[in-house]
Amino acid sequence: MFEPVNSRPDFIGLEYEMMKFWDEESIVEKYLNKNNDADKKYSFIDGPITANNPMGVHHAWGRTYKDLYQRYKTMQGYEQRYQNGFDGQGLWIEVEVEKELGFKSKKDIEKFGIDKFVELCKQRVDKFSAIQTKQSIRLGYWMDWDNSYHTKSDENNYTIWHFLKVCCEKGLLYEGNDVMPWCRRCGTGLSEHEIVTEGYQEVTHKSVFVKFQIQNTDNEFLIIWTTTPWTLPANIAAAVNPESIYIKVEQNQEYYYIAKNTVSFLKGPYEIVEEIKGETLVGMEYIGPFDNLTIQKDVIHKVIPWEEVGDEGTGIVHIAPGAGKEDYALGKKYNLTTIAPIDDSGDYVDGFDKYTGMNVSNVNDEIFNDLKEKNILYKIEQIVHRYPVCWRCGEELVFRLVSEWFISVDPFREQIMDVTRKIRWIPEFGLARELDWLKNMDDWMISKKRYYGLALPIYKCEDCNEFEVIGSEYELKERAIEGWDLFEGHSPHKPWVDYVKIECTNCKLPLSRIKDVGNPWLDAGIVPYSTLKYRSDKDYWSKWFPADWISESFPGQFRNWFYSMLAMSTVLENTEPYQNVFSYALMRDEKGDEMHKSKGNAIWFEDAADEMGVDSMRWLYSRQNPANNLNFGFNVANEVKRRFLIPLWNVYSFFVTYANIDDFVPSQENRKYTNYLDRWIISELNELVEFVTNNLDNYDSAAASYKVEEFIELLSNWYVRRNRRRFWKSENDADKQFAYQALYECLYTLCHLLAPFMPFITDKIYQNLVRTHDNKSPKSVHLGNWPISDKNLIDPNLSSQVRLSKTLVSLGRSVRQKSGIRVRQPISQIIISGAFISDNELQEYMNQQITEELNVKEVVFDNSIEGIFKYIVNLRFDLLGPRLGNDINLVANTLKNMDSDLIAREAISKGYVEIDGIKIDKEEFNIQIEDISHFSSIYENNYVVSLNTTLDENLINEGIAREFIHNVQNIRKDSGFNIEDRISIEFEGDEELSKAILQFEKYISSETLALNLQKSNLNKKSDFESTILGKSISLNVSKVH
RNA sequence: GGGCGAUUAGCUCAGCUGGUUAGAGCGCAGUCCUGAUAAGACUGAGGUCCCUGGUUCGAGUCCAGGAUCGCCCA
Repeated sequence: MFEPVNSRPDFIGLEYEMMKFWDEESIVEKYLNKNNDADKKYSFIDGPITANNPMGVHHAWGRTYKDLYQRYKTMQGYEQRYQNGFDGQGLWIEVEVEKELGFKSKKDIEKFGIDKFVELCKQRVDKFSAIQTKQSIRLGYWMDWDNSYHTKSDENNYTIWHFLKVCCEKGLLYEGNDVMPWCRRCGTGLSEHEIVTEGYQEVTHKSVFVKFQIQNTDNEFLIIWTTTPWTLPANIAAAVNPESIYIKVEQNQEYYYIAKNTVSFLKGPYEIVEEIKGETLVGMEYIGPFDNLTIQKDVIHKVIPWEEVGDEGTGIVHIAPGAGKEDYALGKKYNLTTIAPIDDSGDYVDGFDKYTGMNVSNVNDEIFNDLKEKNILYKIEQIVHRYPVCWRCGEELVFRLVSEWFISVDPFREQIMDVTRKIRWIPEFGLARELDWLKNMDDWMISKKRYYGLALPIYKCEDCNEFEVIGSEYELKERAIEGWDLFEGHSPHKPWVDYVKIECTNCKLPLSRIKDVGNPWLDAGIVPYSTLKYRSDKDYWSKWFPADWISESFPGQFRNWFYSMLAMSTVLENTEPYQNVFSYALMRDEKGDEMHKSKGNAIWFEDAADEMGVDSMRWLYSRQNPANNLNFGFNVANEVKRRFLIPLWNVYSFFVTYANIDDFVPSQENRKYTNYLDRWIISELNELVEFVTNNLDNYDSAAASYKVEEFIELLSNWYVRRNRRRFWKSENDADKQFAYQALYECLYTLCHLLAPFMPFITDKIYQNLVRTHDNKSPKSVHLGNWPISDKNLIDPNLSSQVRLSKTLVSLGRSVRQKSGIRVRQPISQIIISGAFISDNELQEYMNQQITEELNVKEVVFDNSIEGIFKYIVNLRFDLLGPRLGNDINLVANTLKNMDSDLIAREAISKGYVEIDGIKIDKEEFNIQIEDISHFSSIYENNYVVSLNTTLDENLINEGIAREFIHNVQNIRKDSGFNIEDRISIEFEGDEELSKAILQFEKYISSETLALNLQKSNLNKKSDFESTILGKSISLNVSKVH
C-alpha cells in the first residue's frame, strides 16, 4: 500500500515536513558525501554573497541555478565541494555600521575607535551570513554550510597579499596621482568600477556662463560654461576644439568668442563680427576669473586645443587640472600648473584666501557674487543632468586630485583578453561585453582611504620614497622589527596589523604600512585561489582549479567579479579561473518595474517562500530565459503552481488512489509495454530524459523546463485521460498491471528528473512511491541517481501518430461544436480524409482512441468518399498577386469555370495544380469546406473530419443514459462516496427519459457501480432534482453496504 | 560618439542550424467535457513578426542600412 494522498495538499506545510525529515535523517550530510570517492569531479566556485542584509528573492533566483546544477551533477555522480561564500569586507559594510551608530563622517569613526568599529563590522557580517544561511536552507539550497568561506578570513586576505606581491615583482603596482571621483562623506575615492551605472543620478545644478577677459584687450572675452562653479578658483586654462568654427560677436560694446553652433545661449541682440577656426584661438592668453587669490599668483592662463570639445555650453571649456579627470590629463599633456583646491571633506585648502575652509557644497553664491562684482558673470542657468553620486551613501561626488595605488593594466591587457576568450560565456554576448570592458579599462585603482577592508600590504618609505610589498604573514613576521606581539592573534585588519613596523631595505628606517585598505573586488577576485588552498596545498588546488562553472547576475559583474578573477588569475597563473560563466538578468516586479523597498513592490524572501512555496518559486526561476529580466510576483508564482505543480500532483494522487484499490506493487515483471499508450508514454518519457539531460549539460534549464511542462501536459491530459478505462475496469488483469507500471515508471523517473529543480515535492512523492515498497532504495531521491534515457524505447513514429490522434480529436470536437451536438450525445459515424498511416494495427488503435474521445460509433478513414462535403477554393490574391501580376486575372477567370471540388482534391493530393499552364501551390489557394449533406465537416491541417449528424432513437436514448450517468456520478462525488462504493438508485422522470434509462440499465449500472436501478414514485421525497435535456428528473442515490 | 542586446497577439514571452496556414500562457467572449484534476477541451476576437532594401525556389529566422528601447563604455 502507498500512503493515501491528499488531493489538495498544503505544499508549504509539505516543505517544512521535508526539511524536518532531511534534518532527522541527516540527508543533507549524506548528499554532501555521496560522491566522495567518485572518479569524476565538478568544480563550482561560489561568487560570494554580500553578507550585509538578509537575502532577497533576486538572490534566491541565482541560488536556484547554483543549487540546480550542483544537484544535477551530484545525481550524476560527480564529486563536489559545495562551498558557499560570503563577502564581508569593504565600504558597504562600513556604511551600514555607520548608519547604525549614527555617524556622519570619518572623524566620528576615529573618535569611536577603529578597533571597535572594525569589530562591529565583522559582527555585522557574522550576523547576516547566519541569517542568509538559514534563508538558503529554506530555499532548499544544499551546501556545506559549516564550511562557507568568508572574504574577511585571514587566508583570503593573505592570498591577496601574495597576489599584490607578484604584481609588485612584475612591476605592475604603482602609486599615482589622478583626479578621481571622490565622496566627501565617505572620505574616499571611488574606482572606475564603482562609479559607472549605479553611480549616476538626475540632478539639478546651477550652471554658469563666465567671461574670461583676453590679455591686453579692454573688451574682448572668451565665454566659458561650467556646471561646477566651485572649480573656477582652480582655473588654469580654457580649451577649444581646433577644428570647430568659432565666431566673434559684438554685444553691449563687448566682443565675445564662442563656438558658432552655440549662439542660442546669448541673451539679447548681437552681431557676428568674424568667423574663425578654433585653432586660431589656441595660445591666446586671458585673465583668470580668480587671479586675485594667493594660489593663482603666478599662473598664466592660456587657450589650449582639445579635440573632444563639443557644442555644449559655449564650445569653450574651463580647465582646472586639479578638479577634473580630463582636465588633469590635458594638464599633463600641456604641462599646465595643477591646483588641487579641496581636501578630504570638500573644504578649500590654504591659498584660496577667503574661500579657504569653505565647503564646495555651499560656495556657489559666494562665487557668483564675486563674478558679478568683477563684471565677468554672463548668466546663470538651471541644468538637469546625470551626475555621479556615491553608490553607497548617495552623496554627490566631486573630482579631486588624489594619490592612490594602481595596478597597471596595459602590460597584461592582451593576456587577459586571451584568457577571456578561452571561457564559454552564457549568454554568448557576455564575451563581447567582457572584451569591450577589458579593451577600454583604465588602470585598476585598488586603494581606498577607509578602515574595514583588506590591509594593503604596502610599506612606503617617506624618506627615500621606495615601497615594498609583503607577500604573506610569514614574511611580515620575519621582517617585523616591532609590534608583532601586539598584532599576533588578530586578523590582518586595521588597526592591529598596523602595529607592525618593518625596516626599509634601502635606508634602514622603520616603515609603516600605508593607511589605505583595498578595493573589495580584490577580496572576491582571489577566491579561486584562496578557497582552493593555493598557498598551502597545490595538489588540492590543481584538482579543483579552474572552476567548471560559475554563475552570477550580469549587471556589474563584467567589470567586477568576472573581471577581478580574470585579472588576478592572469597575473598569477596566466590561465582562466573558470571555464563556463553563466549569467542572468535582473529581477523586476510583475509589471516589469524595478523593485524598491520605498516603492512598496519589493517582496521579502520569507514572505515569498511561505506564501508561494519554494518549489513553485524555484520552478519559476528555472523556466526563465536567463537573458531576460524576470518579472516576479505572487500571481506569476500562482500560475506556475496551477499549471504545473498541481497537475503533477494530481497525476500522482490519481495513481496512488487506483493503485491502492488494486493492490499494485511495482515490479520489473510488469514492465511489458505492449499497449500503444504505454509504449507511447514510455517513449515520450525517455525522449524527455534525453532532452533534459542534454539541456542541463548545456546550462539551459529553461529549455529543459519547457519540455517537462509539455510532458506533464501529455501525461495528464492524454495518457491518464485516455487510460481511465483501463484503471477503472473491475478485473485486475495483466493489462491493468502493465498500465500501473507504466504510470509508475513515469512518476518514478519524473521524481528523479525534477529533484534538482523542486527538491521538496519530488522527495515527498519519492518517499511514498519508492520507500514504502523498497527499503533498500536510497533514503531520499536526492541520494539517488540521475535517470538514463533508453534510446531503444524511443519511437518517433508512434509519437507523431499519437499527436495526430490528438489533432484529429480536436478537429472532431470542433465539428461537434459547429454542428451543435454535445459530446455526451453519441453519434453514428465520423469520416476522416487526409494523409494516413499504413500500419493497420496503429490505425486500429487510433480508431479506438478517436471513437472513445469523440463518442462515436464508427470512425472511417477514407480519402475517396464523395458527396458529403464539397471543397471551395479561392485564390490567395495576397500571395499570387505579387507573383503573377496581371496573369492572376486570367487564372481567376479560368478557375471560375472549373470544378472547385476537383481542383481542391488535386491540390491536396499533389500539392499543386496547373491552371492555364501556371503552377499554383496548394498554399496559394484558400481552401474551405461546404456541407452538402447531413454531414458536418471541417478542414484543417490537410485533414477533413466529417460528422454524421443524423440521430436515431437508439442514439438519442443512449445520450439520455449518459446524461443520467453524469448526474449520478456527480451525486456520488458530492455525497462523498468512495470510488469503489456500490449504490442503489431510484429515479422518477417522464416517459421518454424513463424509457431511455431502462433501455440502458445495464450500462448505467456498470458505470455507476449500481446494484439496483429502478423507477419509482418519489414525489417530493427525492434527494436530488436535476434536468436532462430540459426535462426534470428526481433521484435517490444510496450506498449499499 | 563607440560597443552589446532587444523589437513577434491587449500583456508576458516561445519560435532549434532558413522550409506547410507564426505559436503558448494570461486576459476577454461563448460552448463543451469530467468519479484524478484548485483542472481540461473547443470556438471566436486579437499579428504589417519595427521599417527599407538584399540573398534565396522559400526569410520571423541570414546580410546591409535605418528607427525605437534597454544595457555597457567614452
